[in-house]
Amino acid sequence: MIDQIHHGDCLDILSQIPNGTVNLVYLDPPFFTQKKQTLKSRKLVTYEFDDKWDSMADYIAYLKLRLIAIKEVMADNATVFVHCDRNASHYIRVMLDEVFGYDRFLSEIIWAYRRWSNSRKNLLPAHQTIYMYSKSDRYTFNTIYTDYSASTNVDQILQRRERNKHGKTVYATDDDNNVILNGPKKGVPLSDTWDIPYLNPKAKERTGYPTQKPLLLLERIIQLSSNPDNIVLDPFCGSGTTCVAATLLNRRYIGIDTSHDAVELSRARIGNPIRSDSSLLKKGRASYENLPDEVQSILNTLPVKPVQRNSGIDAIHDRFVDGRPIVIRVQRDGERLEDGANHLKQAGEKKNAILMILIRRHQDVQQTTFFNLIPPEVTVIDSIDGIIDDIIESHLHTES
Amino acid sequence: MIDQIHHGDCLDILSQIPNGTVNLVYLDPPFFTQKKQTLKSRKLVTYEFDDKWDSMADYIAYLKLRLIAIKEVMADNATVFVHCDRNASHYIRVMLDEVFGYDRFLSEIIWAYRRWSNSRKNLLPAHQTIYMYSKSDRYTFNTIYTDYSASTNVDQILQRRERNKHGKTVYATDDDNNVILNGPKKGVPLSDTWDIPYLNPKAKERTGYPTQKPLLLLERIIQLSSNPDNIVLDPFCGSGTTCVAATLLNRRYIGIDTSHDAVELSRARIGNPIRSDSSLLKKGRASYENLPDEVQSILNTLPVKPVQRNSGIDAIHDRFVDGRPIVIRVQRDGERLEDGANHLKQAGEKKNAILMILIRRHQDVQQTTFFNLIPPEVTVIDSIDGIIDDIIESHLHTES
DNA sequence: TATAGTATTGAATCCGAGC
DNA sequence: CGCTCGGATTCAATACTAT
Repeated sequence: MIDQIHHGDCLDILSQIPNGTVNLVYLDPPFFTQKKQTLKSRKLVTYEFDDKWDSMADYIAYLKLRLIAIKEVMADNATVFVHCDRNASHYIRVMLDEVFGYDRFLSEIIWAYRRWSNSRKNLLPAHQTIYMYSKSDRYTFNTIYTDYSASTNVDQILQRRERNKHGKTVYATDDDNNVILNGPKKGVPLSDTWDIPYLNPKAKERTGYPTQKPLLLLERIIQLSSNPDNIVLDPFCGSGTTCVAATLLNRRYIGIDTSHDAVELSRARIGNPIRSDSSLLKKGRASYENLPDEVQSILNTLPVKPVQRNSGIDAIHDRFVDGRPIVIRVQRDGERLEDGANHLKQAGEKKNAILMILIRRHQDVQQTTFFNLIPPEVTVIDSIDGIIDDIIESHLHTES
Repeated sequence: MIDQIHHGDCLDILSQIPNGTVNLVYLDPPFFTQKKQTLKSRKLVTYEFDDKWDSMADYIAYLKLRLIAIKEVMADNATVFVHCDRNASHYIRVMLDEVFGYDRFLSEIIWAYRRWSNSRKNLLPAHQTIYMYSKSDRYTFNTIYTDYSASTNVDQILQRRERNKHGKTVYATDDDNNVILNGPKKGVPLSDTWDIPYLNPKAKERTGYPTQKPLLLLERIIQLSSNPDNIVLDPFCGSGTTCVAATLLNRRYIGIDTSHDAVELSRARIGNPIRSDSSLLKKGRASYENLPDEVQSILNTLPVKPVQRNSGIDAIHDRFVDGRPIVIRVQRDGERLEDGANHLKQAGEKKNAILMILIRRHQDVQQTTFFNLIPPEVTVIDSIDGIIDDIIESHLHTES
């Protein structure tokens, strides 16, 4: 059974797993989109709550049957993570209360991400929910410490890595098989709100399977609630992310899926696990935020769109002239005015800007700026801070 | 009824509100902490599921009765926001489905915040949930736009895109292969996951209202789902944050609370026109909270100390001349320059200011300002925003 | 009025150019 | 050759349009 992907309904496969042997269960059940559609269309016709309940009840009954079976195979120290979205999360959790008990609820994990879309009639859905329940109060829990802000430095979240005798990269453990955490500072204990980027459409990690989850999400779950050589079960394994993560973290896995294609895909992935070389994950979100505080605070006073990924332009003004943009740059600490102006000019011309505005924050230390060094395309204006300083200075001079 | 805080059970007060007149409801019902604790201790001894259900059912029945009454007073375009935490959110949402209908669900808003706590054998709870339901599908919704992600590149904001013959999305070009610009964009629609700082725990202790919510949270909700002069109802208004936010945003309010102290506190907070009840606010950065956002953001760029409780002066500059202060005021929306200048002059003279600086944010609508109306003691300088607008205008004129 | 097809869009990647 | 910078691309969730 172990370290295999099984094809079939998990209800059948689960009965072949010895009771009390699984240490961690993660499940990402199907959402029954068609059913919900019919539910919706039926609702639009009848608008009767009981009708909806009937349909939702079917879905919940299907899940409940499988969760009861899952509970059987769970060890005494085991934890279960149920992944759902806003459509049915509340009914799922009521059912989980029934199966595991209200007091066995541990956490409502929010997986928050940013996503593309153009929703206009509603708030953009940008999170999914993972319910965490235990079988008993003797569950495994490894506290993970994070840096102050979420997803800034994933290396600190992850454990230390080393090479084993076969040359494979594995997570380091001490003699007692306890994980070794990375770094001397423990940091802040992980909260129940996880800012993990959505698997990007361009990511190599993508397999083409629709509901594929990021490896980091599963790695975090597995680290949190299992130890090396523990058995991790995913009864709806889909593209196999859970099993890949378990392998990478030296856990053993049992994967199950009803789709033959999913089983094939999972098997292939475990043989050749590809981890996306995501610079966002590697360097953290903060590394993309290039604008210094003093620049950002000036931009905050203006009707502009800040630009982080351009070294010459800090922002684009909300007003356009003849369809052409007005680009803005704020002088940096220690930056000579002419250097800032040339940066801005180069970048602004590429974007076909109609106006390029440089906000001067300070006088050059050596007073080397001559205005003939400033390109004529660039308009220089003073920051309020600078103007006030000038007023104070001129006041001092008139007084003396 | 309107613009008042009422004392009593909302079930009674609601019956006095005419049906279909309320445009927005926010409620932050009590969590029955004692009940839950007895529930929990009882559970620890008996661990009986039915016991818990009975108790939870009482709580839900209490809420359901009130939500049915709330639905009655809601206008056709109204929206309701129900604030809850992980303890009962699922049961509350099931009940909301029953009262408003599964299809009237709009969003599950996650309010995420960071806070300190000692790590137990658990993830640190750091979010609360707000369910958003409408009465009909003709609900009011004003999209709020936010900044683009730091990882977004400029070209996407600037360039027009289209689909080529293969259905791929590509950047549009004209016949000469030059890129076509897109014109101004609005930004990213607000998502359902809100990262808003929690109130200072010390402030909680002082007020004795542990559930006090940040103003920003309520302001966002009110902006999102109501228009000026609409009626905002909070049936469990506590310290009155909802009513304060409604007042600040020119909405009308109805507040209800069973606690006499809460009603008194709410009335006091609303009676104070600006957010200056220092006993309710943390010190330091929060002192900016008395000031409108547009004033606050400008002061943030300057080396100044913000001033509270002074209608003429917004801040005092860090530099002093001959031991005398330099006082600063930022022109308000819709405020005539001469009015602002006179305010500043009066207040500044009392403080023996050596310089009084008024930052002009906009031209007077009727161009009635003559500079001889500005007191000579006051120095007027333009905000960067205004200077840029002038540059754009003069550019337009030289072109034509 | 229900359904199918089309347009729009932002996040974060991949990848090429330049140093 | 390895790095950084920035331009191009993918794709799912929406709204919108046509049938």
